[in-house]
Amino acid sequence: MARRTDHTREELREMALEAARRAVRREGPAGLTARGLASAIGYSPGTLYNLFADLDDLIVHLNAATLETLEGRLKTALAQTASPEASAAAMVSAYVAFTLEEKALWGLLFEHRLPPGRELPTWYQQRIGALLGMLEEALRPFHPEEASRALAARALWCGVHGVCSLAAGGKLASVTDQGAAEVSEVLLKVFLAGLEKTAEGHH
Amino acid sequence: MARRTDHTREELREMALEAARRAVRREGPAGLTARGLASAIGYSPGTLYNLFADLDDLIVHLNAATLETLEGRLKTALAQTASPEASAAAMVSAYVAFTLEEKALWGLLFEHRLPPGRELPTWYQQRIGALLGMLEEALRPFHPEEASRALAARALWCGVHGVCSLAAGGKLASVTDQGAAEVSEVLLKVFLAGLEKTAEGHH
DNA sequence: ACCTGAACACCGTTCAAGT
DNA sequence: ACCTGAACACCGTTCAAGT
Repeated sequence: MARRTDHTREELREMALEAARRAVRREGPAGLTARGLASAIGYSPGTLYNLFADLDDLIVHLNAATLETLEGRLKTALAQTASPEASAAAMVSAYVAFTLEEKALWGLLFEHRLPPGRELPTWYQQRIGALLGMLEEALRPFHPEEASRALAARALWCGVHGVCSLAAGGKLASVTDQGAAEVSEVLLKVFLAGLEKTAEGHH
Repeated sequence: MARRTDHTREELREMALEAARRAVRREGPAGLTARGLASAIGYSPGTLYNLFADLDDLIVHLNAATLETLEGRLKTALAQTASPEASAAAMVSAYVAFTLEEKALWGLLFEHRLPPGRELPTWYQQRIGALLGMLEEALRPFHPEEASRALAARALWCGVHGVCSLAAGGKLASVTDQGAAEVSEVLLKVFLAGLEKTAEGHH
């Protein structure tokens, strides 16, 4: 039975994304199925393919929303930080906290692999670039030299990503008995100390 | 037609694992299917379940072999290193090289999530522990203090893991135009500098 | 003892047919 | 214009029946 008046196309897309979010939170990525989503929003499987190209397309849009939430958390964390020196620590700790809170959604965001030959949309990469820009800025007090700061920020972000990746996958416990917050704090502290030492060398 | 004389049970298991390796290398984790594997070794799907409990069990055994290869590479890299100071760099670079060479198998090893409630075998964790022990030893020149060296080694390994995870998933390019070798080198160098600075502080 | 292959309960995706 | 639901081509896994 056609119900085209019940919901606008945009409402339907939101409903599908919310159902997907719930499924991933509850059962992990494997719980996200076209048939399950369709039944969760009260439509037939075919309707999903009217809203999204396919499941991968739906996942990309779900990931966009997750990325937006993550951006918001990081901005809030930065805004509540008084000293510039504490900015990097605040960002890292907000990032790790978000990962632990939303293990499955975070995993979908950063570990979902598109089928070969399919590219991530450009806005996706731009948003990640914006996040990295924030971290780069936060590293300014520790690494004044413009030229190499970008690479340093990116290396640090990759490192924190590794801690989060292991934590989200439940594998951090095979590495250490410390939690993600502690490990990332050590990584950050030692890295920042290293940046300062390098900076001294340039004086 | 039963062919119980053609191959021993152990041979069959090896054949299945080799077919799985080939499938993962060529098509990624999604290419690893019970039906495909069975046909690749010339047996029916049911036979696979005589050799392994299920696909997850097969994957765990495939990962064990991958881990063994990785261990070998790291030991070789260490053996060819003259100075203790260069050991950590040699290990990191061998680790990254292996990841880039075997992106898909590496991804299966470190990013395959077992269904909830299922644990990794203990020998799995012991082997990872051994690798971490090697890295910990390599950090000795940079971080003489026994107590916190273990955590430092683990934090560094998580960091390098992050670079590898992004590189293996094809996502490092959205972060930086540098390759995994360059990023991990920066991460290592800054981290080691940070360790030395911390050590000086303790004198 | 080992192996088969049909069977069961699922998938993602498409598309003619309906409203 | 939108939605359905059957259909197609796949899955993982089990298990009675064969050798």
